[in-house]
Amino acid sequence: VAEQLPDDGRAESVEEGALLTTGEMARRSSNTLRTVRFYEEEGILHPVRRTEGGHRLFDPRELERLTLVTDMRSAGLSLDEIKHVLDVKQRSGSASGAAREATAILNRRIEALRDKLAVLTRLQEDLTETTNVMTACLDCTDSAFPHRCESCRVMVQPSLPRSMRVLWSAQGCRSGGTG
Amino acid sequence: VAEQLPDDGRAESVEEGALLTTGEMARRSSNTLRTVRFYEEEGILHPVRRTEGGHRLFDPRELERLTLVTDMRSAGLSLDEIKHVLDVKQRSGSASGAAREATAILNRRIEALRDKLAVLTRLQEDLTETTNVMTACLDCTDSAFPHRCESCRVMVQPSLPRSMRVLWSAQGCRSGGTG
DNA sequence: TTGCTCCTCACGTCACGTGAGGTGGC
DNA sequence: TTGCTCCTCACGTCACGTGAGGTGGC
Repeated sequence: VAEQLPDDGRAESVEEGALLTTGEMARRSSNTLRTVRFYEEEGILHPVRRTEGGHRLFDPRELERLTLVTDMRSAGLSLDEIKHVLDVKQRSGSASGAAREATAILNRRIEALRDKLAVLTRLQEDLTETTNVMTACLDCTDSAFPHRCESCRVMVQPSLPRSMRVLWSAQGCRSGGTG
Repeated sequence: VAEQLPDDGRAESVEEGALLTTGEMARRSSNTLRTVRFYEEEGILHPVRRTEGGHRLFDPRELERLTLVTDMRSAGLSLDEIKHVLDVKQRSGSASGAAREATAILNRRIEALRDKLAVLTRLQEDLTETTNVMTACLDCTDSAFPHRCESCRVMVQPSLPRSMRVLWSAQGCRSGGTG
């Protein structure tokens, strides 16, 4: 098990109390302490300062940055790609240039996201359809199981979902023997 | 660059020609040769046989298995989780038991997929909204750029998308100096 | 003072990537 | 025979995970 995070609970004072610890950053973004530290090492996050004891303190706006990074990671972007996106404004000399480049990058990312969403939606539908079809197997006592399911009326249907074909075919129960 | 894959093109004969090479498996599933080999080492894919020269030959049904694995990986499942799913039928003693366990596992996966789809959809919308808002910056020549964008009327709007706030704030252009 | 939180190394892991160097097969 | 495809090591990489051992701070 990883280092534990406590649960939340206490108001903050106005000036310094508004700063977030590594643990608060981690908890509020559903990341681990290690990930927050790693992102700092990588130059993605920047604490405003450290306490005397070396504890990082972050501006609340870094939390918003962290949640964006987290979602982009979940969408499959590498940290280098994310750094590139986060650095557009810095790199560009003019507002219009920065806006143009940012828009171009984001549009490519939106396209990739659209494709990924399509794949995952199809997978979700495929798995759901398999659970539906599989209800017909819940009371099965046929001795065809597990080796001859493929000739069963349930499996002979046209347009069986892919995950049903893969999970329930004879390949779904390899002999594993040595011969 | 990785090992190159040629493009497709030639019909197969009936018996042996119906078998797929590693390259065909890779190309038709948008994976690399290395990934197909790796999945075989991991026991996820099984060639029907090897040629005398050691070339793997796969049953076309292994391609369907591979595409399912590929989509599940894209959905964020680990190879161990995928092996677990693929092995349900094998593990279970009865058809009803296998169907029950498979349904339970798939339902958990469908739930996780639903959550992931929600996150990615929100991200897509957020990025899209940022490209919309950013059109207002395409002709900007204001000297507020890049350090005081936050007081610009474009940035002062309520309900600015998160990615706009993160990319266009003053944090979006760190000094990076040594002092 | 006790506990819980945070710290820094530093090695481990997962899922492949990336050559090097060699052979297969139409 | 030429080229393109596939092969096996084997080390590298990315994004962290996982302790070990120690300190901070209310």
